Amino acid sequence: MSALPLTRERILDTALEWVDAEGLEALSMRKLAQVLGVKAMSLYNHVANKDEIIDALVDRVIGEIALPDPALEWKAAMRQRAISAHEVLLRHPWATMPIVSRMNVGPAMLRYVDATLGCLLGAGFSAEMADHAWNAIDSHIYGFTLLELNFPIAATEYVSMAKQFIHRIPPEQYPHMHHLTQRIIQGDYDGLHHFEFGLELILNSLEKWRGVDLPSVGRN
Amino acid sequence: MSALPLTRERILDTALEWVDAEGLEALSMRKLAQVLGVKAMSLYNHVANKDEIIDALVDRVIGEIALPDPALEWKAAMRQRAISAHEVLLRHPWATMPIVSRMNVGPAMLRYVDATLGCLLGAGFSAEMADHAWNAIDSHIYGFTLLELNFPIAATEYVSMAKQFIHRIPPEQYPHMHHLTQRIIQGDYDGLHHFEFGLELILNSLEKWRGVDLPSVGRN
DNA sequence: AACTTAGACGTACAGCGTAAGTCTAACGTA
DNA sequence: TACGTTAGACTTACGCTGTACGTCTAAGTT
Repeated sequence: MSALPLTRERILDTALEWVDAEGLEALSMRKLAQVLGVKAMSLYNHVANKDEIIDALVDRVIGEIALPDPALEWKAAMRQRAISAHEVLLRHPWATMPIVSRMNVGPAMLRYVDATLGCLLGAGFSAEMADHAWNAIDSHIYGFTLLELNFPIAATEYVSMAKQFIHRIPPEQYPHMHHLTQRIIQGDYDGLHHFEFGLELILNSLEKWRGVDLPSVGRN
Repeated sequence: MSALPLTRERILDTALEWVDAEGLEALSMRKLAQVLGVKAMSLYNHVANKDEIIDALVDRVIGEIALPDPALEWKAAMRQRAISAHEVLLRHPWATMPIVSRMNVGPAMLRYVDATLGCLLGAGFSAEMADHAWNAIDSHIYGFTLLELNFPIAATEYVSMAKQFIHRIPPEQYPHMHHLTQRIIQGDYDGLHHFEFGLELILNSLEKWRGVDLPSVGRN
């Protein structure tokens, strides 16, 4: 297929293209080797194993996320960072699952977390509060994105999909879901969720925790 | 192994025990059959395929979540529901991933979503706002739980784990992460996140959306 | 007594990650 | 130029996966 020398870089480039196009579960050492014009075991001269490939791909994706801009007010900076993360995760739909289900300690990930903590500390949050705030925002980023990606419906097909599913939702058994589905069919509601809605709920509530440090922060 | 007749019920019971103990990736048709004292292909007389087993297991887990109590004020009801969901997901650590990465339309799931929407509608949220509120809360439930489960450290081992990892976090490169890790090592901070912290951020901010209906809810 | 059927079983296939060993071509040094 | 080393692609093999397909047995029905 190609006379180029096989390198770790070339393997990762090709793997990223492949998973962006075909999904993570479609990535196998044999197929990846085939795309590179090589046999499976040759890959092991350049990478330790498949897990190392996935770890490296995840860190590349994390590296695409815009770090919070220190010039911005904290809320604007966190909003921008969260929106960037959401966009990146939609661009690489396979990536969110390995991010939340594996230990990721690549350089891009460490840089990303450190910059986020730094932004919150600079805004007057205590170290513990910054940690909690960061965790709350990231829970939203990953949770929202996973629910969004799982919804296997493009916006334009939503109405026809609702028509197809409504007979599985008898109104006497599931009155509220039935009603919501009806509104979608009738065009009164597009049924789309908005990442920034939940994000603003969190950012607005965080405001009052600046400069505060509670002993028992979970049970306020 | 057993003279009991093989039934769908018995297969699902055994599968649930198995994945609770060994994890979802350890579930294979051959192993499951072996535990049941039977050969793999016999399972196919009672279930269509492995995916159907997983779908059924997920719906059982969803069925364990307490529905919002109509007698409670909306915020208390949603808090109780979310906490129950979080507890159930920790009890079945394998379950969150298939919940967020597959289409789940089992009866328990439909009942669960309908009851949640009903609670929010009864509290004065519009249909669209109820949908958005439910989505924001569930994003937190699944996102937080996945991050929590991914953190491969029991609370008691946190300090020793921090000591082990701190040399990978040079202070000149990652000053804030280094500082946070130091605080954990010195016992000034336990490093544990709290589900209810983010939950209260969301619930408190939702309050002001009761009875309101915005045309463009994502960009306020 | 003959027929039907439920359900367990055996075999087989195409795929997976990767351990282990082999072969070839390029390179450094004498 | 000749020899020794080595990087790196190769082949083979093992145990695992889900499941399509066909068979065989025992119980139930007519």
